[in-house]
Amino acid sequence: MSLPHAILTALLEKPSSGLELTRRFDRSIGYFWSATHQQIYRELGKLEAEGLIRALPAEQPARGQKKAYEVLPAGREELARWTAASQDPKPHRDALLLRLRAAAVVGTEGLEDDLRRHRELHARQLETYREIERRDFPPGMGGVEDRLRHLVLRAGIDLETFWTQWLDHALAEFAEMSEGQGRGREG
Amino acid sequence: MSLPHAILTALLEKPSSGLELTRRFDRSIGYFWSATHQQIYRELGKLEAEGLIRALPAEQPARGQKKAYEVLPAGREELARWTAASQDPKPHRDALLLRLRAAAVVGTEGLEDDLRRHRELHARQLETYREIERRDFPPGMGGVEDRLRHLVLRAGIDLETFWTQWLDHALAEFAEMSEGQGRGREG
DNA sequence: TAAACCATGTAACATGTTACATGATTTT
DNA sequence: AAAATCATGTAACATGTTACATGGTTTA
Repeated sequence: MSLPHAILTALLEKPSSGLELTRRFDRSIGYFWSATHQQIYRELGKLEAEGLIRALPAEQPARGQKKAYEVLPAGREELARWTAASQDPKPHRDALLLRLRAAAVVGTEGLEDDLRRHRELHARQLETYREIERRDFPPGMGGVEDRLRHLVLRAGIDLETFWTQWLDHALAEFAEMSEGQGRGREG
Repeated sequence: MSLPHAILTALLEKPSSGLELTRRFDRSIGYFWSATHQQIYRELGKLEAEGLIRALPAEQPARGQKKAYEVLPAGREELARWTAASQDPKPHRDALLLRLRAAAVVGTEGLEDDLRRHRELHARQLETYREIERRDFPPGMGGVEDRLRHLVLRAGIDLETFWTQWLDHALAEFAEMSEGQGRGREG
């Protein structure tokens, strides 16, 4: 039940059309709550029907047909309520860890290449986050809003750092395992 | 498309009934791929229909009606194929980070208590993982299978460590923010 | 004027969640 | 014999994914 609230947050930050929201979900919000354009349009329809947002009267009505939405007071209230409400953390799902566990049963054939690829993807994402940090959060601190957003970004940076390191560790283990293979396990 | 493969892995580790699988998903596998008993029964039905698993002929047929399943060769092959196939990492979803971002817009009212609660839950999960490590992975290393499983457990331990630390950091920031409130931002 | 892209959507399906149903066994 | 628990399920719904549809606008 978080997609509507992700959209409300994005719209409060800046009123947008469906496509603009989609773009922003590909960049910032989507880093921790992804959504496709189909989900976004469906949800915009629901939020409008519920009276939480409304379409802004188009300034150039007939042009690209772009429809921008803004949050109504009821929407802001709903978001504030949701933000403050206690929620249990959902168990994470990670297919890569599942594949390692499966590999313990069916063998590691073909897995190593994909671990290396994932390592590079995480390293690249880490670089992206660091650029955002350099650009949007220079050393001299901003206000409360900026500090909260920086906190979120730090989580992203630290998580990607963790994954690159863990994958390095996993790859080192793989190297050791294939090295020691066939020589018994008491080395 | 990972639940069937999670089930195949669990069944290869040990043939089980639906309820036994549910229990194991609550403990080990579910730490990185959760599932409810409804999902498990539905998926067991599909896997059986596809010929990847089969119900073991009951030893005490009329007793508790427990139905145990085992993996057929086709199922093992499918799991090996899936494990080796290259897959892109799915973007993570984290409602707590979303709430922090929302709080930057609608205010932090009520959030701090839940951060504290999450911190405790993560600390408790970390303790659980460490107990499993002490019990199942004593210093003297085992074979390749054990090292792979230990690698997965280490990811869990390090992730929970990260979250407890990050939440400590977040709570410290919260304390500072409310302290500095109203005194301007050039501290 | 054809191809590419912008912008908004529909439809069908897969997966995940919540609430309830059924009958057997064990405990009180 | 009533209540609790075990074990397997069904039904309805919410959410997420994939493929396609439509019409306008820009670029080649």
